[in-house]
Amino acid sequence: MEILQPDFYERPTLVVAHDLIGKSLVRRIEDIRLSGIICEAEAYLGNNDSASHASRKKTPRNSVMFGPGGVVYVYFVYGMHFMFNIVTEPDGIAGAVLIRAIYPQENIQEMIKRRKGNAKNIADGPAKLCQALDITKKLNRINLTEPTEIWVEEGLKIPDAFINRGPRVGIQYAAEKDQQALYRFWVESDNLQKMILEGPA
DNA sequence: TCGCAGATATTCT
DNA sequence: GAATATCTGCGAG
Repeated sequence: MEILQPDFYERPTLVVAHDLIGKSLVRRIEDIRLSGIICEAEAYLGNNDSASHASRKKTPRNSVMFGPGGVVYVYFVYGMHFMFNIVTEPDGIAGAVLIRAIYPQENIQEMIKRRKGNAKNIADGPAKLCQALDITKKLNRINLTEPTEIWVEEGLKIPDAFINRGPRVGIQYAAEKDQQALYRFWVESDNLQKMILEGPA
């Protein structure tokens, strides 16, 4: 499998968010491979995006969003949850894609173990995904383009018709002011399963 | 199905 | 020193 390189990430955030759908997120722990298909992602821009950490100003926490693409940005919220983001755009331009959900593929048992034995909905939320793959702040700022601890591989080819796009408002989370911001991409699990059965296109 | 508690890093005053 | 945050789990209805 081919690991996605910096030229994939150093493009407009919305394009990267769209293209990440169907890719395979791989986490290596010891010598075990945990992987899953990315089925939901959300773009966070630097400007005009009130929901983005980078919309206000550069701080020690969000500075990684201003760096080169293909880097991991992990942060901690609500006193108990980690969020996994991938930095996009070339060095100097802020942008990141929040990975919200994956569809587990390899070593699912290991993920369930890390989710305290909860075998249902293993990684269908941003914080659950981090738990299942043991993503913590120690992965913050590491390079996603080399096969060290975590990376992204070419996965399934998802037809555009199966990729949904919508506003972040009213779908699942808190009210959003930028109503035209269609920054959220996802694929229905039914369609995803169909793609998995058919194999790479 | 819905509403709220939970517990801390980071930022703001 | 105080408020807020890219959410999840659980308990009530």
